[in-house]
Amino acid sequence: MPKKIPGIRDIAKLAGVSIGTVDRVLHNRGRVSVESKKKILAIINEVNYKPNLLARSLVNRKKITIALIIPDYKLDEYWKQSQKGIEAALQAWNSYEIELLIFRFELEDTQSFLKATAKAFSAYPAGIIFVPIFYDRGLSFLKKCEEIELPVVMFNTYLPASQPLCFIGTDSVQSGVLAAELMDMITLNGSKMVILHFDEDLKNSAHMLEKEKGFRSYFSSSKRFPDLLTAVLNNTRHQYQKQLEKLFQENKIGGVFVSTSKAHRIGEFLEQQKMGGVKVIGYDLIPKNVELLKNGWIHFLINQNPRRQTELSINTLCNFLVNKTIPESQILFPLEVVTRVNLKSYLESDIH
Amino acid sequence: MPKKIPGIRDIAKLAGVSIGTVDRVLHNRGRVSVESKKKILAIINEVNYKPNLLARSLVNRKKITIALIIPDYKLDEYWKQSQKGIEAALQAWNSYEIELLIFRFELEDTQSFLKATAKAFSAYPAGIIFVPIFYDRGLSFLKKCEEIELPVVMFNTYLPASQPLCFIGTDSVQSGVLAAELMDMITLNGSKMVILHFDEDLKNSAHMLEKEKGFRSYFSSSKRFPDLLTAVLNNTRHQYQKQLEKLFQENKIGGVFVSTSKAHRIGEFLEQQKMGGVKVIGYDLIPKNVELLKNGWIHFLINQNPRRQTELSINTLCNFLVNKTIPESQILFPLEVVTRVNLKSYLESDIH
DNA sequence: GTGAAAGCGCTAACAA
DNA sequence: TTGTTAGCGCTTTCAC
Repeated sequence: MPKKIPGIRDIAKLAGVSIGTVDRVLHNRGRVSVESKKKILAIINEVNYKPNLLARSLVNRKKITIALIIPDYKLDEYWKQSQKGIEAALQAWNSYEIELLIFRFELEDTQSFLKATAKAFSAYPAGIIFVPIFYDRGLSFLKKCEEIELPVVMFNTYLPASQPLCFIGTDSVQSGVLAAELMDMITLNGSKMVILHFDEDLKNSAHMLEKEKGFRSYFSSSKRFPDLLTAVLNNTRHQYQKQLEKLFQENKIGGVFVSTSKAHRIGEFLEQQKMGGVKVIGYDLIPKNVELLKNGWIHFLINQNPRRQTELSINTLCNFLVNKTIPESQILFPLEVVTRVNLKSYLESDIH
Repeated sequence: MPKKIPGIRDIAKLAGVSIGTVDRVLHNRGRVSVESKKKILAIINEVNYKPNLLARSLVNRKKITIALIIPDYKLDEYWKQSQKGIEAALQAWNSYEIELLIFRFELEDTQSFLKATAKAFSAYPAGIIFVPIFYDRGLSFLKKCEEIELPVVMFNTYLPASQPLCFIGTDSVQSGVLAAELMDMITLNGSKMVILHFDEDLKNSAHMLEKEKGFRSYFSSSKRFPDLLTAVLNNTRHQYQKQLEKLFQENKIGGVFVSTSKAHRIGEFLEQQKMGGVKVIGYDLIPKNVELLKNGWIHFLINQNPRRQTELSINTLCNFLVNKTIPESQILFPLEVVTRVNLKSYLESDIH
């Protein structure tokens, strides 16, 4: 059955009106008699008309400017990965006139975040994508966007009690549960475990506390009740090294869960001290972690996939602005478990 | 700098020729003087001209028919999942006139495969996507396609020594290595392990032997040398149950690796026999496996993601036919590790 | 060897 | 309230 796909002029003909009228009801910009409208809608429904998005985009060729507000990647391997996601997304939309403005801020500098948002604002973008590292500032920025009805895609970090167009990221609590489950599987009964945060990050976001919460909650509902310590490490190498030495001297620790992408600091420490037998679970495929995973000083990495998160954030906003596709309010990524063996398949894959 | 994206008429103007001539060199369909061609190419290069794919697709509105040859999903949960991938891909291409013909064959019936390929052929598709479950038949079918220069995307099962447009799937050997690594992590030293194949599947494909190979290779290069048994189970419930009873009576087995999506058969058996403590690793998120993973009778599932494989296969072929995008010759999926805890994130995610 | 012109499906401005 | 028309960037036909 080579049934021709109905176009706007087909329904115009069927309804006995002109394409202009059909177009008016499609975009309900009024000035159509009630009966015409009814008839046209009926026919649209009947023949299951779907507008041709190609043609639509071709004629709507106004430039769309969007702003992306993310941490500076220069010194941060995690955010460096998002760069590839940006490129992939731009590639996908390169037949559309999308102008992507990127505003970067320093991960530990609230002022620079404020500056970035201000700059983004003054560029009058049609939509904004941002990473709300700083709780308060993020929330008030979101509010400001809402006021002028600017669509916002938020990613990576969840901001409770906010209502952006869409949140894209992982479930931090659940990722902590996962870490605990894995730890449970690979450590011996009776091992002490420690949850490690790094100071610099801790003050910035609720992320890490949620991960800890998840980690603890796993064991509170399991048959096993290991000793669970929490330690907050200082950011400077000299200091956290000392802290670690003390920690490991005073406790017989079988497993370490690092709440950020800095598991490599622990892996390095263990390697230096030649302390085999301690299981390490952390986050993200940044080069140093990858190296230690390969060498067996880190055992599992949970991949938060900043590349795909960034890519999907841009795609989602573009789809909304260009095709009026309304996204799910939350898009959660699967919690990816990376080991020494499947590491390569993750590093080489462009799919995930 | 609001630099206008150059279009075909811009380069025509710059080169002092008409757009017709520019188009002729773009698609080098000759009848252009050497100097015109040189000049135009130079300008294209200089201004970095990229054709607008929207406009191109809009004018090239001929219907494209593609054939998809896959196992029947009615009785097979694994293949049932591919259905969603088909829908997602069709959705993505719904502004293009893509006609997707689906030919299904029975998983254990070579004849039905032959019938499906014959039917697909006689529909004169512009491209073919197929799953080469049957080694010989698959290979000769591929050859036939090559002869008439029909582009072929092959997925799920790898066919050595073949050269399709693209293969999409996972690395079976490596997935076996991964299973072994996980097994190594969660079983005690001294445990015997068994690699289980199911008869019905074994004769069809090289898959399972590759998985076994990978599994064994892990231990042959590790510090641990556990007893590794291999067993081929019969397909009927009554028979494999007996085989399992015997197997577990005669051996103290600590871990079971099932080379297909039928780990649930082992999980059920263990549950019935109340044999806790045996670790089970298998493939795929089919409902029965999911249930047993939740209940702790299966410990890891490696997700081969038939939904995404199907979706990506269709997208890849369409992109080739519509936009002439030449894909990588192999697109390998990451090896996804699914546990009780991250299961939900996989089941609910539309991303992977 | 080249250019002019029609038209892909749709939007929007304008005329009636 | 409705119809007509130009044109988005490109391909293709046809006449020169």
